Amino acid sequence: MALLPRNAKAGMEGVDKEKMQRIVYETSKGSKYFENEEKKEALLRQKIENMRAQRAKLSAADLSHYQTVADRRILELEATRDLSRIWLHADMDAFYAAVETLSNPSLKGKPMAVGGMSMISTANYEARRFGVRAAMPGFIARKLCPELIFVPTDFKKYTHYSELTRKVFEKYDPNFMAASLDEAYLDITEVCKERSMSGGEIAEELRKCVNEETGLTCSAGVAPNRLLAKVCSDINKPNGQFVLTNDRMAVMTFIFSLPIRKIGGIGKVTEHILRDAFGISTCEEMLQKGGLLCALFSHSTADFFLSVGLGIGRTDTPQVSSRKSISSERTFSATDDETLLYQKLADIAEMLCTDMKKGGLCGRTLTLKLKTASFEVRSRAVTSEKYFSSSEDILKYASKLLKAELPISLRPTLVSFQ
DNA sequence: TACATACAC
DNA sequence: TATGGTGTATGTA
Repeated sequence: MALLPRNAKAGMEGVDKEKMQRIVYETSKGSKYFENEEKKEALLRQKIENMRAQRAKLSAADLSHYQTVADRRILELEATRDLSRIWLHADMDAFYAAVETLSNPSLKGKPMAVGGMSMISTANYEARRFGVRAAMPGFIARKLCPELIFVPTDFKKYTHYSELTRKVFEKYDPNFMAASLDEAYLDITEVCKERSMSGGEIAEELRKCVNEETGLTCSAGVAPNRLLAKVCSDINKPNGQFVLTNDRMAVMTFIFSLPIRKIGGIGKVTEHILRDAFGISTCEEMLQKGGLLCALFSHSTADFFLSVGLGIGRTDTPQVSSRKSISSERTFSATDDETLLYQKLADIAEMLCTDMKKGGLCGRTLTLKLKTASFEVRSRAVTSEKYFSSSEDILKYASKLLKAELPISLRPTLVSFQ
C-alpha cells in the first residue's frame, strides 16, 4: 500500500478520503513509477528492520550509558534556549493559484491547479477538497476532480508578486530571510519594541498590508524561534495566524503534543523510521526516547531531534551565504538512441552554461544525473583541476560520464558543483 | 571526493 | 500518454 500523500491537510472534514486514496492508487498502480516507489518502500522497511535489530542488541549498560549522554545533551541544549527574540513566519496562501486568480477572476470559486498533466505546483482550496495536491501529477488530479481547471505556471508573474510582498516584509525587518517566493522569516523583536505592539498585533498589521499591496492573503506564525514560527503559520491557514508566546512553559506545552511530521526537516521517511523503529510520533516522545536516539543516530541528527523535543530553534539571522551549486535538469521520454541522448545532453549543457554565465559562476565538479526508464536515479561525478564554465567543457566532461554508462535507456540531467 | 538520500518549496 | 526542477544538508565509504 502506498504511503499517504505527504501533505494531508486540514479542512478535509466530511470528505471521502478513502475514495480519494483508492483513485490515486488505481491510477498509479502498475506504472513504472509506481513499481519504483514500491521498491523504495521495501528498502525503507529493510532499513527500519535493521534499526530495530540494532536497538534490540543494546545491553542494559548501553542503554543507561546513552540515557546519560541524552540527559547531559538535553541540559546543554536547554542552556542555549533563547526566548529574547520574536520571529514571524509569513506564508502566502496557495500562492501561485492565488496569483492566477487575481489575473483571471473568473477562476474564483472553481477548483483550479497551476501546472500541467504531468505535474501540479499548487492547487487552490476548492481543488484541495477533492484531494488535489501540490506535487501530484495532473492526470491523477483530473481523476479526483474532473472539473479541475489547469493553468500553466508563469514564474515571471509570481516573482512580481513576490517582490511586492517583500517590500512589505522589509518594513518590519530590513534583514528578513526569504525562504522561497512565497515564504519569509522576519525577526520582529525590534519593531515590536519600537512600536509597543505585540507579535500578534504586528502580524495582523503585516497581513493586512500584504493584502492591500497585492490583493493576496497570507498566514503568519509568531514564536520565539524560526522552527516554531514555521509550525505556527500552518495552524490557522489560510488567511489566519497563530501566536506562541515567549514563555518556556507555553513552548513545552505546545511542542509536546505536536506530531513530529509538522516539524520542518522531518519528512515522510524520517516520520516512518521514528514511528516504526522507535514508536515516536510526537515531539514529547523524542525527549522520552532521547537515549535511543543518541545510541542509534549521528551526533548532529540526535541533537536535532532533542532540540525539536525541547522546542528549541534558531533565533539568529545568518548572513546570506554564496550559493554552492548550480544545476539544469530536464526529464524527457525514455530512449536508448545514443545519438538522441548526446543531443539532449548538449542541449542541457547549453542551458547550464547560460545560467552559469548569467550568475557569473564557474565550477570544478560536474555531476551527471541520470534517470532510468524505470525511475531509478543515479549520479556520476568528475572533478577537474581547474574551474570551468564553457559549454564545451561541460559537454566534454558530461559526455565522458555518459559514455561510461551506455548502453542504457534514459531521461537525463546535468548538475555542476562549484 | 563520489554517491546516495532526505527534505523543502 | 503522463509522476518536475532547483538547491541544501548529511551519512558513508
